[in-house]
Amino acid sequence: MENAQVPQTTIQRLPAYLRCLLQAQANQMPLVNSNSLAEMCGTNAAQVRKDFSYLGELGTRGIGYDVGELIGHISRVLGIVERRRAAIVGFGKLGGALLGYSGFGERGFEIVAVFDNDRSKIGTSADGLMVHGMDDIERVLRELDVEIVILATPAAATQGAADKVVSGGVKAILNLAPVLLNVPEGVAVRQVCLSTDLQILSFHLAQGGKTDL
Amino acid sequence: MENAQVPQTTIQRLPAYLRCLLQAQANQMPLVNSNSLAEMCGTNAAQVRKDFSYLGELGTRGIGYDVGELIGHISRVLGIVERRRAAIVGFGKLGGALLGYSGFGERGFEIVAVFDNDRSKIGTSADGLMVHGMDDIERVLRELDVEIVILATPAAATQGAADKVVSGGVKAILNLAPVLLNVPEGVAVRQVCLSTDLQILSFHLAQGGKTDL
DNA sequence: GCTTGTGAACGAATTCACAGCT
DNA sequence: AGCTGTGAATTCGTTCACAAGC
Repeated sequence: MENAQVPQTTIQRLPAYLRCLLQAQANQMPLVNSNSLAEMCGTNAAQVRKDFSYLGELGTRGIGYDVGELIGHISRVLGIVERRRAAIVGFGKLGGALLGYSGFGERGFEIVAVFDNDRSKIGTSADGLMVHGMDDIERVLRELDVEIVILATPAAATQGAADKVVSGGVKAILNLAPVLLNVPEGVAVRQVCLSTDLQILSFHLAQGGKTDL
Repeated sequence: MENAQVPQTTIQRLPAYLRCLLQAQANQMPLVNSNSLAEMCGTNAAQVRKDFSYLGELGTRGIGYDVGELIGHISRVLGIVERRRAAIVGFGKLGGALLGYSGFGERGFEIVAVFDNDRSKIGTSADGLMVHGMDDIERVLRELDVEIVILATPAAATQGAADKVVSGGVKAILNLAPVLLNVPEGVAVRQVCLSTDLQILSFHLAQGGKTDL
């Protein structure tokens, strides 16, 4: 049960399990079994059981899984029992849209700062947060104890922003710009690129739907 | 070279290759080899060669790959030689931000319509497009020959919107709402959920960076 | 010489099938 | 009886290492 050996793919499914379990809880279901959970998440029962087995023995044979317990356990594994502090860098349309999005708050994250280098935006406030400039970003990130940064900057500015964010002590970056980031060992980056996803969808159209996604 | 057997993982890397190749082209590089391309994309040379081998014999031994040819070939495989017609459903902050994003146009997609069911938005125009209501969405999707839809709707409205989109003949959906979509066989869905990515990053923080992402 | 293309070896993830517990 | 947990089998993907060709 050394969780250094939880497979990557399992980790990537944990958020979906969590979402389904919260939904089950909202529906007053005290228990789920691997079958029903699999159906809710779009997987299969064997996958569910195998995934959970990497985290420990979480269920009861003959019965199933206790929804509340399982939520607690997964939240602990994901490290979101206490809210994680996040910041948005790049307060353009996209950054602004993300700041207004309530989903982060419901899923374990609190946006505690926003940064941009546009003089006309710095100092203005949005959703209760003041927009900071990029000059003192390292200091502000440290002062506010920011753990995760969402980069919503223009492509050309992104690597530079990432460098500052890293030197501000941040160890996890969600990059929304279509650029490969160069970061030191020990900093985790996840890349989200909608154009990439559209291109993958286009491939499936080109195949006439003959392949699964 | 039956491309029904191009591995999923290879397909998912093609957009990144394409991006790097376009960059190489912009830098006046007529040729690349598997090493340099791997470096640009953050993979390794063996992976690059294997991936391309699924698409045919695209390179020249002793020389490398012709950048222009390779761009053409990958674009063809991805089905983006001619622009694909896309629409955005849900014209909230996120939908609005996406409409204003120029990256889609540069990567093979044209946003040809926007939909929302908010009375106060319908009929207004944004970025040269009029916002349509949801009532006649099937008809409009067909008239404009929309191939791909981006769902940027509130969670609760998403499945309903997806159903209409599907009955409008659309076979590819990019879903930005945190809900598992139920769609008929033959419709491709890709799910993007930033909260999910943040949770995965949180896991890595919880592990103290001991795991790769 | 250099670089691709690819079978073969390896490793990772999914699925199977059943033993073990309630 | 019902459902989990897990080794074993299978499938899928990556990496290796070298032969083929420029």
